[in-house]
Amino acid sequence: MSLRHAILGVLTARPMTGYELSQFLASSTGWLWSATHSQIYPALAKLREQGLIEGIEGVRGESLRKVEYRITEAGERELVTWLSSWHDLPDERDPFLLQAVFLDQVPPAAAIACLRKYVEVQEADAVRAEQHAALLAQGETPLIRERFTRSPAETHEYAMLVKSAVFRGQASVARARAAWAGELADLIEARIGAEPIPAERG
Amino acid sequence: MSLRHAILGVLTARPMTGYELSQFLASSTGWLWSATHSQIYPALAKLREQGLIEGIEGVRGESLRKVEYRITEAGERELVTWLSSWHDLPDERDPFLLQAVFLDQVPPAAAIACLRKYVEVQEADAVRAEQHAALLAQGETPLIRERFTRSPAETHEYAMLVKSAVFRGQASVARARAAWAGELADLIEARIGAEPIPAERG
DNA sequence: ACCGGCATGTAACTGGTTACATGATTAT
DNA sequence: ATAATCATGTAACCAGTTACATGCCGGT
Repeated sequence: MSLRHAILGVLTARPMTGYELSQFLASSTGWLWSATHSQIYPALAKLREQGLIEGIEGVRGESLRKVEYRITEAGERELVTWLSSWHDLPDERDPFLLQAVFLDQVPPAAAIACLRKYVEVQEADAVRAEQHAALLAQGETPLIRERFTRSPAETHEYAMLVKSAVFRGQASVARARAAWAGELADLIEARIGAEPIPAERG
Repeated sequence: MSLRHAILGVLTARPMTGYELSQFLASSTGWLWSATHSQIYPALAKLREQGLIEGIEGVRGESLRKVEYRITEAGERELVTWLSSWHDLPDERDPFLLQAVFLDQVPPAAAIACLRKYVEVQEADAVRAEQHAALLAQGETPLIRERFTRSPAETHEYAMLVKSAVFRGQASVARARAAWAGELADLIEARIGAEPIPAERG
């Protein structure tokens, strides 16, 4: 279960409420693991039961409460163990690849439109990841700054190096995706010019 | 729900029993969408209810039955509609990227071991995908051969072109993954040579 | 007699999505 | 007043995994 380790990892930067975690893991942030609050609150409860995090009760205004969660020493041990060991990758399921492998069965114009859209999306994702990588390489994302206020200075450069490399990697994967889809779109386009293709499979 | 469209797509090649489909979609085949028989049988029942496939009852031996499923015209229309339109991509969740972004918090030797293993796995996957692409480019996988016995000859070259491009794409994505992870491992290795890194975060 | 492959299903569980539900605080 | 944001939860549902369950057929 990766969500629990994602939470533990984020909480090593600073303590957060469930709400803050859900903001951070909301699929906007250029983050690596998205989750909604409806997943996060039960996950926090479980991590707390297991003693991997502890909750500091606080108040908002007069009566309403909030809880700030902090990773415990047991939690840090669990995280380091998980991070240090190899975990077999789940089977990849990319719905676009599935769609693409049957694109010979639809009108070429529709196939090209899908492929071009995919290129656009992947290129936008690459840009986003590269920008995030650049910020991390400067130590200038909000979270890494907070992390640095709590960690020794001699670890900072290494952290920036590793974290920015991951987002550069994400970007180059997105560029690889854009590249093959673009090439296939070009190929199909070239064929439309050359000769008509039967629109439906036989 | 992509599984249903994966099934429809495979059934355009030839009619199959649930068992044959589950063999084909078992995570071995170098295929794009893996599924187990426990998912496939209920999915087939639903597709049948909706009239997108029809079941031809057959017999095995004396008493035991088997059902061969064939895509219907309604099923083909549904498939072409799905294939022709853009579908927003689900948020990607790559557990290795999540692990990698916190690798600065573990001993460098463990980080390098994980990264090298990842490189190995991704490179093996790239080889598998490239081999499959090569077979498809020759029209020599078992399924595409059967497909060609049922489809007009003038569609064959185009089908090989599209389908092999998809697996080449899968391969180049795997290579991109191997590349960034390998570079990061090299970087960390270089740093170990240069200066000691604190093993634990502060 | 026994084993591997063919063939079909169900059940329990986990992880993730969407919708439902509530209410305080803060800024306009 | 009222809307946006902070804050916390539950419930229903969908997709996927693992385990349970059955039984025939063909080969050794």
